[in-house]
Amino acid sequence: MSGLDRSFFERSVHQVARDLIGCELAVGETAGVIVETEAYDATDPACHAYIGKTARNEVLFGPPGQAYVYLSYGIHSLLNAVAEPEGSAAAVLIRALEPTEGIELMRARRGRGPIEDLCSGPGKLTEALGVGLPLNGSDLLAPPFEVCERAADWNGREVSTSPRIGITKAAELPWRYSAPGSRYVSRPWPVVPAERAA
DNA sequence: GCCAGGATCGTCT
DNA sequence: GACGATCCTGGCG
Repeated sequence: MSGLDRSFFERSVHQVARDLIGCELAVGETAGVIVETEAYDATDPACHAYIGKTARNEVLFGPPGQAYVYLSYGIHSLLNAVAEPEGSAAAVLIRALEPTEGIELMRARRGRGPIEDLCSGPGKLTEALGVGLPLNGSDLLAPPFEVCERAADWNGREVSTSPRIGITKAAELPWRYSAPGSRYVSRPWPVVPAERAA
């Protein structure tokens, strides 16, 4: 498994959101495989950049591959990966991970509970990984972060799309991406009409 | 198992 | 002064 490079994040935010599924995200001693993401771009009323550049969202307008971290509901830090070329404000919200390393440390930070719940939500995984506001604007391609490319056994697996979660604006846009069958997503994806039984 | 309500604070109007 | 890209708990069945 090797690390992603800057060009990975320089593409369309939707492509990046889809391709991040199956990649491993490490922060310090902890790591997990990304199983759920959401895409936000500047044409999207739900995106923080929609209203224009402000002190809070300026990282979104910067170069790709950086972490955009902000506080939600005054309690939770949410982690995004900035995508698209500098000047184009877009980001991928990391919504859920399948824990792979540092699980004991995650438990210590998050308390007891089944492993499926350690990182099954955007606020949960930042707590488990130790990501907070001080990391806003830092580089995802440099310590303490590391993002590795999708493992070989993920290639060929489908990525499902569904409506986004927890927002009131443009919630109908199907810009949530998740790994079908994963027990680690924040919520089950909507049942789709039986297309093909694999 | 499901649902309603509360916690808590930076950012913008 | 209002509002979240959320999570947890408690009450009820």
